Amino acid sequence: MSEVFALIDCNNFYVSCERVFNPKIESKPVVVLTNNDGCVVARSNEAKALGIGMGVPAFEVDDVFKKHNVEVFSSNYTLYADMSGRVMETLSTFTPAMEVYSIDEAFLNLGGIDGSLADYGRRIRRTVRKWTGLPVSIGIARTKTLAKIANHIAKKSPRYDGVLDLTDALDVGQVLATVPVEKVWGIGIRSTIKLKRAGINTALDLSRADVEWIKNCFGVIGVRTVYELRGECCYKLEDNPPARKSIVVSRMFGVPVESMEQLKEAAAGYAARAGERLREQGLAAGAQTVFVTTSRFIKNRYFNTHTVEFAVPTNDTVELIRAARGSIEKLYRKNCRFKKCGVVLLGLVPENRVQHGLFDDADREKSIRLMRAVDTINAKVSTPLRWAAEGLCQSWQAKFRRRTKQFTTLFADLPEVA
DNA sequence: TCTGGGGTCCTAGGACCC
DNA sequence: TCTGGGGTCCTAGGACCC
Repeated sequence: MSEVFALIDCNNFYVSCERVFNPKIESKPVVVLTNNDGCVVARSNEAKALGIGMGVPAFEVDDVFKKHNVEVFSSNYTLYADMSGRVMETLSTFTPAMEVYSIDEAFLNLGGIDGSLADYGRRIRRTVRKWTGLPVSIGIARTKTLAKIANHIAKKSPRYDGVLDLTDALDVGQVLATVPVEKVWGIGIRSTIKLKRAGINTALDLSRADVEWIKNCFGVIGVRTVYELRGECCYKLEDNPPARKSIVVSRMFGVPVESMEQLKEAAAGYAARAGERLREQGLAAGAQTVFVTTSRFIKNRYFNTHTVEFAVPTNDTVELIRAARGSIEKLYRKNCRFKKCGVVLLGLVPENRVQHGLFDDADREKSIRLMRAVDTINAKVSTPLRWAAEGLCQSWQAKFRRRTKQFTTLFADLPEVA
């Protein structure tokens, strides 16, 4: 029996989260901005209709915001992550086999479902709406790539009412002919240019392309995409997500940073966040890379990285911060206006399988107790403990001028009904 | 003047080994 | 003047995803 995938995708996810707690903006144009209020990262349908593009810098569309009274929000990741958890929990009641693909998307295996798959999809859609307040679209097909396409069409064409099942479509080719090749999952900007140059303009064209030629130009990933469009499954459901291979914490600065001490504070803060994530996931890092950069948009950009390998894989924040500060000393340059830095943890291994070093003189037991104490306290308080190396004033912090409250994760921010 | 953050996989090429 | 061949491992960079 062949597979059946459903792709459930929240519509305009960040915008929809804001609307759940602010019904007044229901039919207005709404956008959510990235960190530092830099770029547009989510748009309501009304905002899309105004021609506001995905990823455009906010300052470029400022007059559109003003002219059309667009509701503009800073990112509120705490809220979005919590709402995402609610959606995923709801979806998990509909199938035992589910893959959380991103903050707002999940693949479900609907292999064993009797009766109409479209009806089942509509039930999922109604339930998510009722339990979380969020609208979703659902695409159903025999491969993930086709489910993505079905989802895309379900979202765009009102006549499907948010659910499209391609498994019983009489002519999938007819559907694929309506889909521009750049909308296919796995086809990005570079591939689109090459494909169009070769006369391949639609998903249907791509599904009929010569596999040898595809292999030469786009490698095995391209070949898999072609087979998936033909209905041959190349990507299984990953319901047991493989262990993480890296952890990155990086941020743009709210204002350019020029002093070494401030750069060290920022790097220390990111190392501390990265350490928290390591311990959350029960991992330890074999190496830490720090990178710094000036603006991408100036000539003579300075970008550089420095890596420290740990003798013994660690998830001790003290050790990560010490290494990060050392890296900044190597990377710092006078008269540079740094716009961003970041910490990357690599060589991740489960913390309970760390190979200890023969000449390791660190008191591992003590550091584990300290980290556990800090994590336990921070799980309970609304103002977490911070490391002195992170600095007190942090004037370089990114700006979130229009952020909403933590409606679902802080008692103090609970919405009030008048 | 303002331009995000966090991931994955694949490939080519170099280092190194026998 | 002649100067192998094949394998593995690692890394950097490209491309893509949300």
